[in-house]
Amino acid sequence: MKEEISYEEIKEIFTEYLKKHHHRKTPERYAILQRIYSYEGHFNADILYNIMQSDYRVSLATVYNTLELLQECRLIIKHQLGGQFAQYEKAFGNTTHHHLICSHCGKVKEFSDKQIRVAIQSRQFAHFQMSHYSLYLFGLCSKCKDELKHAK
Amino acid sequence: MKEEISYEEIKEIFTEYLKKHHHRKTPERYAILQRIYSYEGHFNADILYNIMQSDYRVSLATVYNTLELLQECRLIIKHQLGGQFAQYEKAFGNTTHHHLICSHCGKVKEFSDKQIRVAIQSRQFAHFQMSHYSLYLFGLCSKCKDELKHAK
DNA sequence: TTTGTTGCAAAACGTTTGCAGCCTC
DNA sequence: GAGGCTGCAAACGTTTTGCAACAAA
Repeated sequence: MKEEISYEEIKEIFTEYLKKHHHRKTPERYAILQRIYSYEGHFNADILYNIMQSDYRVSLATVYNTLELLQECRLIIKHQLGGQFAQYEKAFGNTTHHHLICSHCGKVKEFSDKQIRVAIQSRQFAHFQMSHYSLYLFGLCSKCKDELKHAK
Repeated sequence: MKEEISYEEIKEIFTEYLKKHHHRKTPERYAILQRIYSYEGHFNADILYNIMQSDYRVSLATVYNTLELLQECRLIIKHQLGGQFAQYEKAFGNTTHHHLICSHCGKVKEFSDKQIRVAIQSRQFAHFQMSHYSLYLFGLCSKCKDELKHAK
């Protein structure tokens, strides 16, 4: 169900953003974007840094710097789910989805719900211009629920 | 529209929780709960610690410890909105509400929406037992929108 | 040539932890 | 009396920052 978007298109969006904001188009920035583009699922700065290490030399500071830029141009979404590292995920070619977070083991799953999506997206505000949103549902996954039940 | 809940009732809930989990009912814990109860709006560990300093001596470590307990028994909700400090808010006597966050100035506002609330709360999952949820809408508040417009 | 960006390392910062003494239970 | 809890300070771990060298514009 996800639209196929090529790396070239993503790169174009990033280039436009950099140009508009008078930032430089450095090879490091594109290298990082490319690794994110080909990574599946949530990641954090450290995971990304380690992936890079194997075939492209960048500093952690540059990774953070680039994540910041990508977030500003809405190519990635940042989640702060309480773990130590901030989590990121691609924001292109993904269908809108929401997050189930187990309060016990911390595992994150995704789900989609048209009714919820429509309810949120159709909401208008007089003094607020929405750009995107995050919905987190907290609770117990079935595994932890069983564990806690047996522990009693 | 918010139901009036007295401190005595809150205290009772906390006491039950502590008893059930074999935690001790220390004066520090109740002192912290009481300050949270009488504080309006979002707060963080540091704000709370400073409020305490004026009339009750507790360490920051105890503040964090107690916030953790209060979160476990669902008397407060923790938000990690990307600022440096984690934010908390009371979870009792509050109508369910959602958050508008300005991506530019970081200001947080609350709003309620029945349609959204119902859509989320009526959702059932086969392998997940929901306990609570957080919805964050990101965008620009009217003030920042104007500022950015004029800056062009 | 100008100046934004990089890598490196050190610093910053909120939060957690270790420990001795205290106080619920 | 036993052991969970407190205060204190030091440690932790992620993120940010300062700075000199570099390279995009």
